[in-house]
Amino acid sequence: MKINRSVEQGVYVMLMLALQKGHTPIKSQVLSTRLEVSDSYLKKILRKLVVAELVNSSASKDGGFTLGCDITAVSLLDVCTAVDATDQLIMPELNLANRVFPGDEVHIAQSQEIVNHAFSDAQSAFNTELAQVKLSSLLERSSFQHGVVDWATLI
Amino acid sequence: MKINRSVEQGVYVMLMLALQKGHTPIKSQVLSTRLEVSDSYLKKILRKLVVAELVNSSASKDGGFTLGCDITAVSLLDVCTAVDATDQLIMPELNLANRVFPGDEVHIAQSQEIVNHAFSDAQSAFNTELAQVKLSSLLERSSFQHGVVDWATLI
DNA sequence: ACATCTAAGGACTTTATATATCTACGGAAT
DNA sequence: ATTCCGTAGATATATAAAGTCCTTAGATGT
Repeated sequence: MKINRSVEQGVYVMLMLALQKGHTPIKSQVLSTRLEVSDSYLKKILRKLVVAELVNSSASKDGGFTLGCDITAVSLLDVCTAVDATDQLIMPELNLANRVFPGDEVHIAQSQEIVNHAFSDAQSAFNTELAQVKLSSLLERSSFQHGVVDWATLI
Repeated sequence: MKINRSVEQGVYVMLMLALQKGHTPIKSQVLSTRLEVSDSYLKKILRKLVVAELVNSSASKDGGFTLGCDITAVSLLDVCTAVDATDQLIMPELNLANRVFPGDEVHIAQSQEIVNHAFSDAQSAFNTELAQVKLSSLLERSSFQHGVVDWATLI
């Protein structure tokens, strides 16, 4: 079990957008330079955040990305789900049961069902925990309410 | 988040050992042909189960693998932990915080701490669920108490 | 003590996935 | 019309999973 690195990138992008003074658009390049990650790769992550409606984008001169949600309502789970498509499909297809219970269709189905159900429950429990942590808990209220940083001009 | 394929192999190997008549040793080749997986690879998985003391091994003629534990006490979590080393290390090293809170050591540490803690809690919740499903729930008691199948001679 | 069968282990190859890059395209603002 | 910037697909690289092969070592029966 492993968490995608892009989850971290997604989280801190969201924080930067939340901190942006006046919540004005930030260009992808400003984000990527500051986070010291590849711009073209970060753009793909940004795109996923846009599709998930966590972020807005504007393609024009003076365009860029802005926050598309209430930072106090968005959780780590929301970012994970948006950024990591593999977030849900946990288990590889089970196909060994029919080798261990040959011909016994009932047992085959039952054992696979139990295993799948167990992992599905485990995943739910995992998600429930992540859903409880809002992104705003990583910041101070005063900082993100109207934004305090202009990333583009910050040295 | 993704589950290793070898977890499934580990689980069904355990079931085969539990079902083995008289709990006599089964050779790796018998296991691998029945499960239709590569023998040399299955041996590596078996080795991990041996190290975790879920399985015993004997290297000799008429040797092989036997159950090394009480199947009613062993859970899916035990198999996962034994077979998948990445079971624990969930998060890649966080290092973006110091780009978003430049110079603010307190915030850097705090935000990383919150994220790490969240994922750690999530992992625990995940494991708790898996620990509740014992391997014996995949079988009928009468089947594994003394074993009902001789895999080596089964057609 | 020896022959024999089997697990153990290391080095290696192959395959898949994550991560990152490049280039061309198209929309929006001025 | 021009310019900036996001979008998208093809491509390259890095890293991890999955599988193979060969050698070594351990237990058993004779």
